[in-house]
Amino acid sequence: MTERMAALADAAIHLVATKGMRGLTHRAVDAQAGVPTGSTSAYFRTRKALVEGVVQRLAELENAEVVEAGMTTGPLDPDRLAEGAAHVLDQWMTTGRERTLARYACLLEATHHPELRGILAHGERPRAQARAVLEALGAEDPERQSRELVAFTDGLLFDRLVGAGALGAPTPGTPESRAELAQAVRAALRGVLEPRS
Amino acid sequence: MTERMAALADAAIHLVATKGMRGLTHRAVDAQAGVPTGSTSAYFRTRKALVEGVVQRLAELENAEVVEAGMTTGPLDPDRLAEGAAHVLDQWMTTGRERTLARYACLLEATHHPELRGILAHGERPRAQARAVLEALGAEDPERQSRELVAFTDGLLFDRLVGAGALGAPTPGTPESRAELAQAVRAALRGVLEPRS
DNA sequence: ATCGGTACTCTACAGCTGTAGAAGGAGGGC
DNA sequence: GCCCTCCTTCTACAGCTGTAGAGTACCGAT
Repeated sequence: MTERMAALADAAIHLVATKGMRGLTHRAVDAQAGVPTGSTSAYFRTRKALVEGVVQRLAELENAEVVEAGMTTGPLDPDRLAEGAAHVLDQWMTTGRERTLARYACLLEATHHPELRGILAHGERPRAQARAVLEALGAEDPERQSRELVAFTDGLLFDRLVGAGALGAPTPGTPESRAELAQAVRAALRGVLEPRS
Repeated sequence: MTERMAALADAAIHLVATKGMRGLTHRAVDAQAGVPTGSTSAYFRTRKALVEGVVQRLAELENAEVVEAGMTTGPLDPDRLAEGAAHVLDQWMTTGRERTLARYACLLEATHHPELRGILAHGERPRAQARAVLEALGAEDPERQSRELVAFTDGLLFDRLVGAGALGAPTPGTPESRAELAQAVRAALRGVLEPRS
């Protein structure tokens, strides 16, 4: 993806996050990116191409992102892992809020546009990471347990993104928020780790 | 909400679920509902009104829904509760798939349209139900734990809706799917119930 | 300097969308 | 009978959207 296209795609992501899929139009992207009218239409000839551009750019950004989540150094401590995961989640709902919102919008879109699914590879990387951790911790069915864990934390993320401040949840970004998040992640981790009944 | 409006709103929900928010236009609703062009525009004069109609209808439908989740009869057994919850979730992703998808779309929409938030009251009822259950089970902080539990199960739901069949998950509606779902819900329940470290 | 190509910009246009108001028609009260 | 009201349908219209193609400026090769 050329630099120009990436810039346009970034503008598009911002639009999707702030105005929804409905706000994603060629001309709106032009305006957002501060380029002459018609540019987006030239680089992404159809709307489908534009949406795919957004999805692809999201994937690119996700791959560029460094996520260590505290699993690299020292012994495997569930509490430290939860702490690390909470940190990542917190980032995704503050600094990376727009990207995260755009991602959810695209996921919903992929529901009725199967061709997006391949590009997006929903949760592929977090899941792999979670699986590695669970394996290391001696989980009996890492495949399934990692899927559960990612689903849980994704739910946490979504809940706080769309219901932000709705019911006494601390505002994201604050240490209290992170602490509560870490506690929730610990709960999720404990839940999936425990021996099955 | 009059019967006519409800019919239009139902058609609108179907459109949102199958085509996304972008497919929600006055004329498309007319066509979907099989009424003369212009009807939707007469009942929901602006697009904002139309979206609010959808959200309101979703709330109406949710309130009309009977959810017992196995918490009414017999002693409180976490396993039976998980079973009941899994059953409800399974329904939401099969019979009620469109409503669930529309709900997620509206939640995302509410992110940049605060006035929708009040009508939608995201997860209010499930959370109240979860809180009651957790209280009965002697949880130490039902308020927070219920929020976690609902977030977890919502994550489960979302994951299976958007990634359906992606990674070896059984197709929704089958007994295997329900069983796996129940297992995941049990994990969530255990996670939030356990005494905090 | 000329040429060919590539990257970018401009413009046209058909179709769709949101919105408002006029037209029609059924039913109920006098 | 007539009229008034409400519900429903029809139509107009300005602005936006997707898409295509023509135009233009830059740049390296010859």
